[in-house]
Amino acid sequence: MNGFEDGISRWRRVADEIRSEIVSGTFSSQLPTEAVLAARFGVNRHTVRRALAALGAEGLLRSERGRGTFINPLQPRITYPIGSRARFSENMMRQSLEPSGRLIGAERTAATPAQAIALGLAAGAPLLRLEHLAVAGGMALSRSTSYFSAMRFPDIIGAYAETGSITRALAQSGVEDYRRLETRITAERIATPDADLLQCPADAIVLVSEAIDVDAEGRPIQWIRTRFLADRLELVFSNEAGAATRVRD
Amino acid sequence: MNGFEDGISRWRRVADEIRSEIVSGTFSSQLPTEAVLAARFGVNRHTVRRALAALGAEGLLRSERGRGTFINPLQPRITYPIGSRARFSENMMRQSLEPSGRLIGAERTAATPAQAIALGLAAGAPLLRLEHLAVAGGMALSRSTSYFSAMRFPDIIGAYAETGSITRALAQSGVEDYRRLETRITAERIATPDADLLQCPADAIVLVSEAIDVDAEGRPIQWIRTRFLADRLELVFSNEAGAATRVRD
DNA sequence: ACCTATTTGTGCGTATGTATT
DNA sequence: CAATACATACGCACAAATAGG
Repeated sequence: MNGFEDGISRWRRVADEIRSEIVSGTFSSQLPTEAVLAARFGVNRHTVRRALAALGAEGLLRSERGRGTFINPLQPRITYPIGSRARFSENMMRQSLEPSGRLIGAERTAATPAQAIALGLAAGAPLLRLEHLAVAGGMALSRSTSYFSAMRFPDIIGAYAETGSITRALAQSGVEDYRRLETRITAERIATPDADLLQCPADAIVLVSEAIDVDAEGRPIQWIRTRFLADRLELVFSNEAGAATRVRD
Repeated sequence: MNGFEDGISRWRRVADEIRSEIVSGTFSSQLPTEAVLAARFGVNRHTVRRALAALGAEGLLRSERGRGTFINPLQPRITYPIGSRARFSENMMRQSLEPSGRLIGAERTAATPAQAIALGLAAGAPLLRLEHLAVAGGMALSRSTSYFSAMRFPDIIGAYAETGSITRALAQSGVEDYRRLETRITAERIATPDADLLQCPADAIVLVSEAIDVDAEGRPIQWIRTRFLADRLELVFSNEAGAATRVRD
């Protein structure tokens, strides 16, 4: 019996709650007994067992008969700096992760009024839309959709497909340097097609970043919307070089 | 019957999908008919109706017998700047929203090793933990947990309860100015107690911001973990004053 | 005024999944 | 493991409102 009527089963909510407590470090290395957890969440022990089974399948923990349930060592989130000069490849290599970008698709479109304003173009101007996937350390991290002026960057699709990097593709188009003007961040549930590409659960959560890059003269180059898998990385905005303190209870 | 084994009901997934298409502007002002949606998602019309009912309860749309289902005008997300000098009250007032902070609870604790490093204190140093709620324009926006040194800020709890503002509470403790050193952003499903306080659905998504504030001399003042309701605001990091372009198709 | 096609709203029966005892 | 109660999902049918001819 669910009772709450929000379409999420009880064992799934218990599993989500336990996972959140695990990643926030509430438990040591061993979980409380199933009976204790059942009492704490106000559910039957069967329901707790179902939740623990789901978390076990995720690789988060393992149960040992007669001993208890133990938390597996969890890999920390990748740190992804957002700032005026953030570069995907550099960021990943600094964390010893092999970066690569893969072109999913591309299309020629016309600028909507909002896109035209963002990119400093006339409404209806020809754009190139790139759908791409970012992978680091063998793990898919994000799905991006970016728009370029088709007039200024006619060869950007091929250049990206070849190099697997926006920075290098822009360099081939004569843009030696660029910086991020603005980043807007929100979060939502992942879209189904993205879940397939990112090889993640259908109910995963993504950090959505909408940003505008400009060249050295301040002219807009690309408008990009990236969906980062929230459980694989965290975005870091730092106001001082070298500041990288980490709190974990 | 669900078929999948992720503990999330079919109508809930359909509702999430439709909501995501609504906010991304896929539909005009009217949704496709229930029969069309049912075919598109491969579910029964009853299941679509259940999803639409949930979205209707959220205020996202309304159905009219014999005419169809129409999208309600959706209120835009509040803009929340993150930068070295961001202030909650100032940000909200700039958007004509009446800001206020409410103290939920407070407790005296001892610094964990990680907290001690972040706040520049000795491990086990006495801390004050404040649990607070931020409201703007009559709507709950975020839940925060912040830690202060109990030695340096013995009266911070009362000062916050009285003023409803961290900035003013710090001013009463002799901190005239402070800035944000670092902000780490990720996202997750809301925790159950927070959902009650923020008056939002149990399956809402929160942007989690972990940040450190320092005084004019660079000494750490507070470590704060804020959970923002992702569907009510977006975090904006801007590298140029006055840059506030917005793209929406 | 009438008919018809479309679309939402409602009812019932059945099968399966969920949660408790 | 079994029995029970409830929620979920489906399929079919029909009622009620709307819009157009």
